[in-house]
Amino acid sequence: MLNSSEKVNLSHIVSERIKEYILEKDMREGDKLPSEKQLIDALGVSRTVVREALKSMEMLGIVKIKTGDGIYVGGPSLKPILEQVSFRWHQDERKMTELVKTRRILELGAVEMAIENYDVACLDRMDEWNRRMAEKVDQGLPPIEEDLAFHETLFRATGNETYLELSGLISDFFLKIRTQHFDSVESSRKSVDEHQNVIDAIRAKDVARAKREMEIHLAPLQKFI
Amino acid sequence: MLNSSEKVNLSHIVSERIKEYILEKDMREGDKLPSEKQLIDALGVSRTVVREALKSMEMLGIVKIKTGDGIYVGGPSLKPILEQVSFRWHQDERKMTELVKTRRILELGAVEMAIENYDVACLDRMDEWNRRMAEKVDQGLPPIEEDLAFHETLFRATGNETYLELSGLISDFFLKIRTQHFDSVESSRKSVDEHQNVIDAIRAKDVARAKREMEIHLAPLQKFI
DNA sequence: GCTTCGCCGTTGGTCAGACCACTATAAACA
DNA sequence: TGTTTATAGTGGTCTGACCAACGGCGAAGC
Repeated sequence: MLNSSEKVNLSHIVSERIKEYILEKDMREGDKLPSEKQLIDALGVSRTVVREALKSMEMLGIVKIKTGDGIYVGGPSLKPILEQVSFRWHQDERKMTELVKTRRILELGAVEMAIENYDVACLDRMDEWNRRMAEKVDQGLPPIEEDLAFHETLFRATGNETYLELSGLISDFFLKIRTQHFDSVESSRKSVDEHQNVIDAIRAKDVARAKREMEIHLAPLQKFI
Repeated sequence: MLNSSEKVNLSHIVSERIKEYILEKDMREGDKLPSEKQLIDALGVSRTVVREALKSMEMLGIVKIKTGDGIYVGGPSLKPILEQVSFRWHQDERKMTELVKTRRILELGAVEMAIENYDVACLDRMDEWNRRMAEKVDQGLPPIEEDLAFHETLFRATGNETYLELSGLISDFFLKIRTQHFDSVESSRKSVDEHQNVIDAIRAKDVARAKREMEIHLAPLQKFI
């Protein structure tokens, strides 16, 4: 890896070394890494290099730096990374269309996985969020958080954290957009019913029907774009 | 953004500023950013901070630093990031399972989108990659790059860049695993046939059949875990 | 006139040392 | 025993210096 014929920075080499270290020691989330000083001595490089390597790794979520305390191994979460990258997505109109289509695939996949996993607690929570959503609608308020929470809980019901993170990123993106145009009361009420249909179908473990209901629910979004 | 009541690093603030700058100026890949010196003067922080921010962004692929030249806006590719993060995924048995299941959803979604989009050029390229894959297999070599290229081209055939990136994030990871255990010649040959079946089904615009063929193709992976 | 070569300014890469801010820990205290 | 305080260690930021790579420009050569 650190062979010649490679004109890379020291920072890159150092971050590779630290990653190797994590693997060799089989460290997990929360484990404490050597301090900056120790890394400097062990690797024989300047503090600048070690710090730049660590800062990069921190932004990737690989490590977590705590001031005055030390450096810890971070979780395997995708979120910090995707957040860093998605900041440019709204540049493109086209990107929006793509996001809608991508979301469709993810939501349909989610109902399938949710049925396979069948987490009763999550299904109950989906009921709860839908109930609260109905309340908000009755009060004439836009049920944005509730709607989002419903879908997030669905992704959580898959029991697949990777999938949850991946989907969460896409869904979060829609929240920002929806804050501007609140849907009408009628369409919100319709959404509540559609949510209920999805839940019912999942409870019945009917994959085809659940997908159909979700498809119906998402159809207006497709047209909107 | 840089209000008080937020105990974040200067580096974070600076990298946010630079991202804002990219958005405000509507900069695209390859555009040149201000030099370190200019950023230092404009933001009123030390070189250390600016450099740490830039280094982090470089590792995320947001910018590309060229020694002796300057700083450029990077592409929207998720690849560089994936490499930085996925190095620990295989530690987790569960993460592996999640990845396999997630990939299944994404691949099935891809064939559906590919049929909807129907990009002949991409389909031809899938044929081409599959042909090269067959050649490699005949030579007794592991057709890793070709296999990966085939699937990537499938994702590209969706005409959906977002989906391509999202999927690339997941499926690239499987390459590294496969580099270790090369599949047997028989299983590779089987893969080639399965790929062909997928292509045929897409060309026939038969969504159900294409999904079925893809499901068959991915089945061994599910069991492997 | 055109090309080639080499100088030099700019830019990023690395280093060393200093000082500040924060945290955990342990010693001193009530 | 429980609280407060002192302290040592850690990361955060700054400065100034030197090195290495690149680009541009002018001089030399064709």
